[in-house]
This record gives sequence, C-alpha cells and structure tokens, in this order.
Amino acid sequence: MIDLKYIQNNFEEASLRLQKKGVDTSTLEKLKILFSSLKEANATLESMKAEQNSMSKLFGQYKREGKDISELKAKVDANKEAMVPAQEKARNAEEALYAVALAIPNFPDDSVPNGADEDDNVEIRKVLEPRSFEFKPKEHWELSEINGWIDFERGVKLAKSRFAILKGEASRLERALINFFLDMNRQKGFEEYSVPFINNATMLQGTGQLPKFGDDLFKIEDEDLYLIPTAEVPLTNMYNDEILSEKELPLLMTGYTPCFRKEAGSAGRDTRGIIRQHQFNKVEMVAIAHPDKSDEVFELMVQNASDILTALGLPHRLVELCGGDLGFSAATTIDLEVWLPGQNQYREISSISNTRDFQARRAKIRFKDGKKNRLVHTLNGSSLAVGRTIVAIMENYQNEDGTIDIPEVLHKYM
RNA sequence: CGGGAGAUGUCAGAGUGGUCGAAUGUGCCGGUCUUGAAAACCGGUGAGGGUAAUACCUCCGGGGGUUCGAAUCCCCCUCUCCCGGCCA
Repeated sequence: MIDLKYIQNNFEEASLRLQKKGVDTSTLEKLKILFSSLKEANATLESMKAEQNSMSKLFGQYKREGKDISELKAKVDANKEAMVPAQEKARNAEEALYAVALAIPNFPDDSVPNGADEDDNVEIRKVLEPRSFEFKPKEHWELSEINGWIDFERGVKLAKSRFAILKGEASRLERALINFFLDMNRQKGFEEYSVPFINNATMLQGTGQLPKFGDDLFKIEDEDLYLIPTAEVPLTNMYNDEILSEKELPLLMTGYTPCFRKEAGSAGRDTRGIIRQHQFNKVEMVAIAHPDKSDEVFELMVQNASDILTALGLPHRLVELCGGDLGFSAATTIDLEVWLPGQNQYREISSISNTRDFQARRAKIRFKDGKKNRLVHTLNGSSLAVGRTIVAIMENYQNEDGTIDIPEVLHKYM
C-alpha cells in the first residue's frame, strides 16, 4: 500500500508520480478526502471513548466510597448511546478508505521511463548473439510434435485448455532445470525453501494480488485459500507481521513452486504451445532488504537471472519497464527476454522487481532501526520460468531434422 | 472426522470484573564493579494510531455479545497440543 500520510502532505508530487502509472488525480483526490474523514471520525470517537473511560473509572470509585451513582450512570448511559453512530461512522470511513487505498498501485521510481505499454519499454542491453540458422527454425510446438515432448490434448482432457503434459525427455529436462536454477541461486547466497502452494487471503493481500486481482487467482472452494500465482507470495509473506533485526538483513530466499493463474483477460493470446499456461513451474528469488540496500540487491538478482541464461547459452536482452507496463506492486522492474528463433522475437522469461516498501506496508514487515521500527524493502524475481526456458532450449538448440540438443551445463542433471 | 486441553509481551509463565498494557523469571540494551570478561547490582525494554510535543485511543488468537467498566463472563470461528479414526 502507498503511504497515506505522504499523499496527504505532498499531494501534487504524489499525483504527478502516479500519473506515470496511469492513476488519475481524481482517484487520489478521493483517497485524500477519505483519509481526512477517517481521521476526523476517529478523533471524534476517541474523545468520546476517553470520556467514557474516565467516567467508568469514577463509577468504580463512587461505588467503593458508597456514593450515589444514579446521576453518573445516567450520564454514562447517554454518552454510550451517543457513541454508537460515531462508532458506525468511523468504521464506515475506514472501510471506504481501504477499499480505495488497497487498489492504488505503487509509486514508480523517478528513474522509470515514461510510457503507456510494452512498446515504450527501454532495452538496456543484449547478452549473447542469436545463432544463425541454415534452415527455417521451427516453433516449439512443431518441435514438440517431432519429439513427442508435449501432450497438449491429454493435458486439456485432464483439466481444461491451457494445461499440458510433458513427456519423457521434456519432463526430465524440466526437473533438471529446476535443480540447475536452485543450485545457481544457492551459489549467489539465496537460501532454498519449499513452501505451501496454497496461501490464505491475508498473504495474497500482503503481496498485492488481493483485493484487486482476485479474478486472476484459483480459489479453493469454501475456504479462505488460493493457489499461489507465484512463489513470491509465500516467500515474501513468511515474514508477514514480523519485526526483523537489522543484522539479519538482507534475507535472500529462493524456492521452486508451480504457479497457478487464471489468465483472465488473456483470451486469444499465446494459445498455441506452453508459453501461457494456467499452471507452470517457476524458481523464484525473493529478498527482504534494508531500504538503503535494496538497489544493490536488485542488481544482484538481475545479474543472477542473466547469468543463468548465459550459462544455458540462451541469447537474451534486459528491458526496463516503462511506467504503463509496470506491475501493480512494482516501483521498478527489469524484464529478461529470451530469444526465440522459431517465433523470431524476444519473449519474457523473467521479471525482477523492487517493490520498495509497498508490500512491506501491506504485509507489515519491519525491522528494528535503532529504537524505531521501519518498513523493509521487498524484491522478487524469476530465476527462471521453467516452461519458457524449455521453449527457449527447444527453439535455440534445434537441429534441421527437428531433434533438440541439451545445453552442456544440464548434462550432469539429466 | 470424533473426544479432551489450551491460546497472554523474545521466550517461559501469573493474572476469573475496575487500582492491568498486564506480576515474576528469562532474553535484549545501557550503566556500576573489573586489566578484560563472567557473576552480582542498578536502570531501560511490546505493537499500531494520534499529537508540534504531551494528552488521548486501540490491541492479552480472530469476530460478536453482556456490563458504567472485560485478559477475566457468554456465543461463534481459527489455530496448537493430547487421545481415537483415516491416511502418504
């Protein structure tokens, strides 16, 4: 969540910053009004409560002294009755405020480029030269057919569209990749975790998926539980509502999980192949960092993801997202896009974000800074999306007859 | 899924209607003592909101209720532990 006090005290600046992310001033205006009316309602209610408390204390005193309490009781009863509407007002004000506040995205960093959508993203650099083919490279679903790697039809039969089955060598490749990614992350200092794939609503709110993006989540029937859309949710929220000591920062975590997404609003996009599935595997990095150190950690994460692609011999580029393409919780994001010769384009394979204190404020993750408690910075990034890495290997390592070579670094894993 | 017990500050653990944001111990921070450390002794030490700073408000698993007043009484829920069932 964004800092409401900051909005109140620096409205113009806040409004300008959020415009980059497409939030219009009227929404912020509304938020500001709701915030002041909450403060006003609370002030009224609290002074009534204070009065009630002091009268109640007197009550006890009078009784002990054997004094007459009928007059006091009348006063106290009247005040109590008067408190009911004040209470109602304060509760409504709070509800109204959070309904708006929780749906406002994070401030983008000042360094984030302006822009409306992915066309305005800024390429930072390319890594590795795409190989030149003496034949027309095939797309991964064509290669799948030749090698019998992916069973789309039976995946759909088991669940529904956008589910698939990996078979034989493809399945073993997936397992190898997961292990390879985790090992690479561990070498960079990320501690490995195996976490629940189902989390409750509080945690989803902590990282920003709820309440606004509930439509993208698979919910467990009759339970306050959801299938996780990314390991970012459980890893970050491990420290939900905790106060850390400064010396344990930064916490660097990694974990493999399947991810479940409804892909609402993606109808018609990437319907062929396994680029966009309702269930996919991913190895994730999450960091909880001191606010002054989160930029360093961010660099480490970006470099690590890029190094993994390089080790696999996969050409890729780093792209800085513009304001309009930035995710809800992110203050800054760098995407890694891998070269797909079959598609003849770069496609997203990793997304690394610094959310600053946005998630920390929602999830109440703090650290002791001397005597004070301060919000941490949280960061997350894929290292990497497993399914898309398989696609990238298929297309980049294909031979003219459709067979696929396995990258050198993976040999010991298969 | 059925039966029983419980949920209080870092942890342990008192507290059954007002003087309780909460005894005591422990941990942590600071000090005295010491060449230094330990021990001993002294002091400090929960979270959120509010304020210029005080006041002040909220929080004893969560929600509701009784009462002038609730950690304490009542109801619902969640979780933990023990016993049984089921099961990788």
